[in-house]
Amino acid sequence: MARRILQRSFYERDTITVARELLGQHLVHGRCVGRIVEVEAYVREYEGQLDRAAHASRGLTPRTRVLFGPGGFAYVYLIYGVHECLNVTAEGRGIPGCVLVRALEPVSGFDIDGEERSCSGPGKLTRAMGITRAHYGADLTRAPLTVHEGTRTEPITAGPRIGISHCADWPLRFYLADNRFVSRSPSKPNKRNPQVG
DNA sequence: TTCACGATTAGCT
DNA sequence: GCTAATCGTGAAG
Repeated sequence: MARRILQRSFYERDTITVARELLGQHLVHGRCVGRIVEVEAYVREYEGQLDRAAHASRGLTPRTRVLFGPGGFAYVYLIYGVHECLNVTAEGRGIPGCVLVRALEPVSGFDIDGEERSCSGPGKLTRAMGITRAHYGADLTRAPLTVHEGTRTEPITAGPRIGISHCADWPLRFYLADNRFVSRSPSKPNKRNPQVG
């Protein structure tokens, strides 16, 4: 386990590029290692439209401060008063792109007590890896929370982001389609994610 | 200060 | 398919 840590230059690129290229890389915290198999991109704008689903779309606030800084830092927030979600900042200072890590394929360090899909969901993987809001603003090029070079041979599938009401049809969710650790099967149409076309 | 609501999950019908 | 749980955030008063 001497894989190279992804450096600042990896993160300080277009958010969608960073999102796609995070697939297959290894998220490391302490002894826990998980292979990233599902992410979502949250951008400033997409095809000329503001991304109103992104927390940063309301501007710089105490919570979103880290999004406006350099790429390669952790943005962790509490959702529904219950779960913590991990994002990786992208782009450079002043451009608030980030990538939500939605699912991991466990590699090592997890107590697999019959719960092999314990990292299949954004709230589940933070709990399994011990990532909390205490990691808000953590530099991902330094221990204890880092992303290491991994491998990917599978093709990338794009689809609508999950659980949002704005910009619900934008294809900014990226995942490895046949990987059983992805949080959900390809989305079927529903109230929040209506069929388009 | 108050208040509506959310990038989810587990558990139930 | 539906909903409770649970609380920080940000906008409004």
